[in-house]
Amino acid sequence: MTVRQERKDAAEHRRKILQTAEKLFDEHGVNAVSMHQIAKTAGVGQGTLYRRYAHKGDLCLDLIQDFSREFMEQIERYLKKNENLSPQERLGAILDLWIDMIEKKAELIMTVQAHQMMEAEESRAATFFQSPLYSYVRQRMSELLAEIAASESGAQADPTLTAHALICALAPHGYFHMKQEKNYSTDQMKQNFRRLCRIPPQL
Amino acid sequence: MTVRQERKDAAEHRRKILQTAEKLFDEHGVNAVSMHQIAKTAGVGQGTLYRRYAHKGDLCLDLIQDFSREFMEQIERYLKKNENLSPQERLGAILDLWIDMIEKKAELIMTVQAHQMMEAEESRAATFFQSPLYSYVRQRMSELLAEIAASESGAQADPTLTAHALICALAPHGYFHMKQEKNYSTDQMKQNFRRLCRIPPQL
DNA sequence: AATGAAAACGGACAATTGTCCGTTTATCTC
DNA sequence: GAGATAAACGGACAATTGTCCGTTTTCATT
Repeated sequence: MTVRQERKDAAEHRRKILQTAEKLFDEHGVNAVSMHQIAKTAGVGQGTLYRRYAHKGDLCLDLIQDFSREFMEQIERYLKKNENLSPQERLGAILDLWIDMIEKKAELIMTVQAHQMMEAEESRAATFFQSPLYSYVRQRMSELLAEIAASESGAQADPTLTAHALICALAPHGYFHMKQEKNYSTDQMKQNFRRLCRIPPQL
Repeated sequence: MTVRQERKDAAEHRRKILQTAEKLFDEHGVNAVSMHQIAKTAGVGQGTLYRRYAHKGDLCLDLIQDFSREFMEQIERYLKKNENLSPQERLGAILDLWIDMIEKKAELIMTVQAHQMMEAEESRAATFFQSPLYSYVRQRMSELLAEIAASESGAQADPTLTAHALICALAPHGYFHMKQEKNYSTDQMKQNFRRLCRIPPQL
């Protein structure tokens, strides 16, 4: 027996929901927009919206997907093009790109993370730590960290854990807290995180 | 004109609320308990509860206070007692204590942080980054990091930012994610974070 | 084209969060 | 200790979140 195909209207609804959400978030800010409002504006029922997205965080995660794919390609291109640079230099470049990304998508990412924490264990909803974006960047960072470690002596920290820690430290909430408290520019934040990883100052 | 004193019953209510919340959280888990339920069980009105605590995160933050004070004293004692140890060693000890604390109070802290992210800018509610617990530990960590940096050469990262990054990386959600994914024991996590800070293995 | 069943729909409903305002009560003044 | 007053109360109410289920729609089968 063949598997029943996805209904044509489903894809259409999905597109409509994402498009509507993006527009409303843009106009009023993510926090000020309710799920009800999104459903109504998109012209779908409450149930339809919630069946697809367990909550706003879920929706936000999906909204980052496109951008996220682009971002990963950007990194991929950079790494391919600069294979000859030192791993330190390449890691620094990834950090810079990641920081730019965080600044651009802060609101969406914070919403994703906030909901992620609420649910704790339960839930079928996707989480940031399971997103391709997180997996990919952690993977790339840890490869570079491993490469750096190989050229040094002494007991090394688990590169995966180190990469994870970096990503956590760069989560929007903590990132902006420090940026504001110290009144750092974006560039100063980048320099600071480079130093944190013992990367020599940018050329 | 003298400032009007706080009403006696207010303190009583506050105590009752905290006590009730703690009990309910213990019995059913933080997420499963509603603010309404807390108010009702404590025998106070919804308004009374919300006037004191803007949301559950706020309440949770207050619930950590006692524990938090104790924790800070513990660190204070340790540092006083071990002034002669290397800064690396002392930093490692603080990390260990912090990790124990995170494991013990994970649910409350995650609730605090989740709400903190939801509100973003607005809000009068206290946040984790303004809590004495955070300030104190960041301060102590950054002092030790500065001491370590002084004995080394090369461009150093801002110790405050480094301490902040460590605390962020040790936030419950990220901490447990890594712990579970890698199937690390608490002790292995401690060792890993020591290595992350280039602290020689524990004696 | 008619039929049947799985998939999707949507809006009513339940639960939870958060606010508001008329009422109560402790404290101050005399 | 009587009255004034500002703080505190509490429960009704509004808004938001999240669920449920009877109905509709699409697709495969015939």
